[in-house]
Amino acid sequence: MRILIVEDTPDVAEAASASLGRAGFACDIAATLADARACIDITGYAAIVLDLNLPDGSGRDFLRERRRAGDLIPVLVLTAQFSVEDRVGALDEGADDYLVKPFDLRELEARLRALIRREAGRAENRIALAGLDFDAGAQSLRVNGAAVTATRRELALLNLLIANRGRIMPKDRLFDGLFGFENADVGTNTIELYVARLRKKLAGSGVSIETHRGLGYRLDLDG
Amino acid sequence: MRILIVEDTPDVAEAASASLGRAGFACDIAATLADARACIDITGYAAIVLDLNLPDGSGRDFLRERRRAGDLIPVLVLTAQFSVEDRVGALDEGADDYLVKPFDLRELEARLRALIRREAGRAENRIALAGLDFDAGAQSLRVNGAAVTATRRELALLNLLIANRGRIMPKDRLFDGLFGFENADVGTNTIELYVARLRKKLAGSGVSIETHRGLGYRLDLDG
DNA sequence: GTCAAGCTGTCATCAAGCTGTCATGCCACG
DNA sequence: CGTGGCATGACAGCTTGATGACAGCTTGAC
Repeated sequence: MRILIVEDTPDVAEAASASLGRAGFACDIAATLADARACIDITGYAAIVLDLNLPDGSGRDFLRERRRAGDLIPVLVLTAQFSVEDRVGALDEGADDYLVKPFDLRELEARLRALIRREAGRAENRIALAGLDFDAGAQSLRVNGAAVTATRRELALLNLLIANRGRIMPKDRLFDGLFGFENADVGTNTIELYVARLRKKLAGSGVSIETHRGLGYRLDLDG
Repeated sequence: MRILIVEDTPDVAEAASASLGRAGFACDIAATLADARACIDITGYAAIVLDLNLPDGSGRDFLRERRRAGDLIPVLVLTAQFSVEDRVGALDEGADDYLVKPFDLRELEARLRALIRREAGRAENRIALAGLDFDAGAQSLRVNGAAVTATRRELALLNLLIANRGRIMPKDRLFDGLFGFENADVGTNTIELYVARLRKKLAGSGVSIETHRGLGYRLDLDG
């Protein structure tokens, strides 16, 4: 799950990025609308966290622009405390949710998760597939009833694969989801490595990660 | 367990804060509705103690506002002795309990605990897990039948972990529950410290605090 | 008011285990 | 049967957590 944070205050952006990172999201930070556009052109995001006051324009314009272009990516807007006008306006222009600054990082995380969930058409954070039971909120994983420990990266990968289960995920998509730009120099072999590690932990669960040579990986039920 | 006290009389607010603090709650004080809103936006609370007469408006309006916004956080209202109208009105508007001023600090503590308990869906203050027997009301802890003394912070941490047992609790979440704003500059290493201290006291009880590197801590039965 | 006891949080140091690289071997597909 | 993509074990670096020691402060007793 890759998130774009459009926010020009470094402290806020980095705090959010760190918090969301810990929650298994890969975050990119854009300090201007121009940066944001560049990021969006380069890669896809599961959601955007958008501050309204930016050095090169209003986030509301950006939002309107994206919606006019037919982009339905979930957008969570950050507004100042007393600008009711901005809040309402942003919602009118297609924002999916807003958060008043200063905000609680956990709430940001929870709301983002809710947005992404809604977007994916799912009702729950918890998913059971055959012998696999994964709860994104508690970051807990069970295989055939037994708790299995997994690391942050493994959970992030599993999250991605589950969210797109049945579909073949290109390796670079997985890579984008696991690492933001700041880790862009990581070798692509890493994905293969984590797939291997995940497979070991999912062994016997009834779901497996299939390799599709030259195309990517797909998580699905066995058989 | 973090509590927000909305009260404009410093003496009362500080007495309550000190008393609840001794009971293991982390308290923040807001003297106005504006402050209260700001606090709520910044962090999450297990409950709110709300005075009705505030310099910038009525606590009842605030309460109505929160409920309209879909906020279900438990609210305990403080009312003057003879304003039956306020009392009933506040309950109608979604208050969960009220206390008539002047009130006994111990009663405040007990009622808050009851509210939080109800919210968590538990019927009892006392929880037994394997060889561990924890009573949040009496702040008493027994391990394999033997009384074990624990400090305020240790009990607060244990309380949080037990309330979320089986789930991985991120360190910053634990931090938020243990410290209010006035202690915001405490090093995060403190959580590790108290986890270590708690572990010593829980040794051999059948429950343990697992470390999940990069994710957080989880309290669960051994095995 | 004084004093002792013990709780608190900081620091420094050490240990653990996650992470990503590399090398090597395997397999599918042409 | 060759080649490129993938699998996987081993490893070193480094982030993260564990823990003992200590100083400051709170608390409660007298």
